[in-house]
Amino acid sequence: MKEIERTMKLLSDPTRLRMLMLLSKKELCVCQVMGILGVSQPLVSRNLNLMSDAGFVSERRVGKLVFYSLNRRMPLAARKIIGSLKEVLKTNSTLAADLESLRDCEEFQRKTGKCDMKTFTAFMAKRRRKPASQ
Amino acid sequence: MKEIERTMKLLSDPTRLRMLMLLSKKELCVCQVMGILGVSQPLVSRNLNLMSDAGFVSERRVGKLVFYSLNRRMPLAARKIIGSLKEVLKTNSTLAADLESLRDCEEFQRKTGKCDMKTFTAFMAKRRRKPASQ
DNA sequence: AAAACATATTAACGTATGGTTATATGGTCA
DNA sequence: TGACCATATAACCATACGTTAATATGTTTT
Repeated sequence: MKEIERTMKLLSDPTRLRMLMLLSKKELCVCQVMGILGVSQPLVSRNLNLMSDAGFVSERRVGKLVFYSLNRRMPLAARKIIGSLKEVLKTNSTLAADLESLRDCEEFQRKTGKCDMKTFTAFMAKRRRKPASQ
Repeated sequence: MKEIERTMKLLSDPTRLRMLMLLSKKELCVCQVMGILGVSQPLVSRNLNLMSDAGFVSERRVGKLVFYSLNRRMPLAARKIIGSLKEVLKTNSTLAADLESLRDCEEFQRKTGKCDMKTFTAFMAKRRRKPASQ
């Protein structure tokens, strides 16, 4: 009961939900997530660590970058509930916008070659102010 | 996003989860729920109202009793997530004990004929102190 | 009507939680 | 080595949440 409560609590936060849905598409590093969601670095780091402790995501260090992805050994309960959440959020507009930002992010990295946090977050912030082409 | 957050938050509380699982078995009045779960009346009432506002449960007044049951017009998101929760909690020991108490409750009512809160909660409290025949 | 009972509501309190700012850790490259 | 970059951790604040105790509402019964 305690375990399910923890799971549900972790899945009750929009920031964490958005991260999970992003990671279900693609492995991402902390700076990519903060750029895409437009939130602060400690917030991303802290929430990713919470989800890592719960076994939702797993981490992998590459140089100074730390990449997070959905944990393939995710607890069964979490797997099932996240599964229905994914269904439920299929048409969610916030998440659609996040996926759009994810594409922008990939394009940016293809052009510039690297994941430079400073210029990247600035680029994404600009994209956010001028809501691109939609 | 706001709506899903609300749904998940409501489903993050053990008391509410236990109530939902009980109601998924049988329509119950407030005093039955408090007897079965062994929690206070305002706690039951408040949490049932929260879930009623969210469309999880519906209420029906019969004299001075108010019966709650799963809302057949439950929002789709809630329906799906509660569905997986039900699966996940299938083997949960707390819930198993609650169902046992539910049976005790039904038996008690069959014998005494009515839903008298005072004697009922006393009866269930005793059942709880002396964990019946298991 | 009054009394008894079932439920709802309110206020109050302690605790947990999300978020920010500031700082520390750890890695890379000059 | 030192400067720089990415991530983690700590301290802190405001807000939200669960619970209880006290009280109110509404129903039935006498």
